[in-house]
Amino acid sequence: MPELPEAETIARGLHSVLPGRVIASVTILRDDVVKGPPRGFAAALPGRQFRDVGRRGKNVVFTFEDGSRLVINLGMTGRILSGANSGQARRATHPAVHFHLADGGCVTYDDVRRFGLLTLIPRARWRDWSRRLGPEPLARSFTARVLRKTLSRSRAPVRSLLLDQRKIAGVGNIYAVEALWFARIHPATPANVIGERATARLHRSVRRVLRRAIRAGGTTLRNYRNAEGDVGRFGRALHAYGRADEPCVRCRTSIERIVFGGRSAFFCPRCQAAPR
DNA sequence: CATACGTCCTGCCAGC
DNA sequence: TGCTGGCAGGACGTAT
Repeated sequence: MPELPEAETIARGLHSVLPGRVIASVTILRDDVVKGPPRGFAAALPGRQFRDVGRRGKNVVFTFEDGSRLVINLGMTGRILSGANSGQARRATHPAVHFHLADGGCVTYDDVRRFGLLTLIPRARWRDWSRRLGPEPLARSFTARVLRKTLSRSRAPVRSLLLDQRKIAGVGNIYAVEALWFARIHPATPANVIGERATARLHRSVRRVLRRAIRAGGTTLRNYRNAEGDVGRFGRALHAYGRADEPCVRCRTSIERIVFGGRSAFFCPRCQAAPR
């Protein structure tokens, strides 16, 4: 997805227009993005009033007046396009679900690859759902000590660990790679050999990268758009991700690309020494 | 329990 | 010009 900064940007945009408004009807154009029987999904929503739009990890979370929730995981190419005030979301290229509002607006879930998933969570099941995810990296309670404890329990490559949503919620490949570049840690380093000082650097780097990306409205590589249909501006600020064969801005050494865990990692072979 | 890998799906781009 | 292979922000299920 769209990682934490992109979900945050989308949620903020929708939070400014949706609370107080009511769903009139739901049209499902693509059954496979909905969790459970599509008919039940579409039938459950009409009449519910939005109370809040927020985020948990990479998920955009809509909370209704009765405490039930609609959770949207955007997969690789999901977008939530707001036509809440214009009546229709114009930029949808692959609409999958329309949420028609009682006052005439419409919010569209759009997804080229359809890896995204829309799930309804009853009020009573929210705690359990949320508990499956790790801590929020931007929360005050996510300290360097918390990160150190997580790292110490795993021999997996640190990049893989950062991507594990049960360990830390919201970090994806772009920001994991960027944070490791800032912290000068090789992506394949076994998590439990990272020392206290390096852990402190990584902790600071993860939070800094996520905050800066939120400030820039996220990163658009291809598909990502915020709720208003705009691209994110953080792409220009990437130092390692997607920059194979370009000079590291710290030391001019060529950035390298390696693949493990089925995904690309980018790093500076000089600044980020290989583990041994 | 932890870790590794294949799979879902479509579109784009480089190279031949 | 057209085809093929590789690659893409994620996460789930299964095997080991």
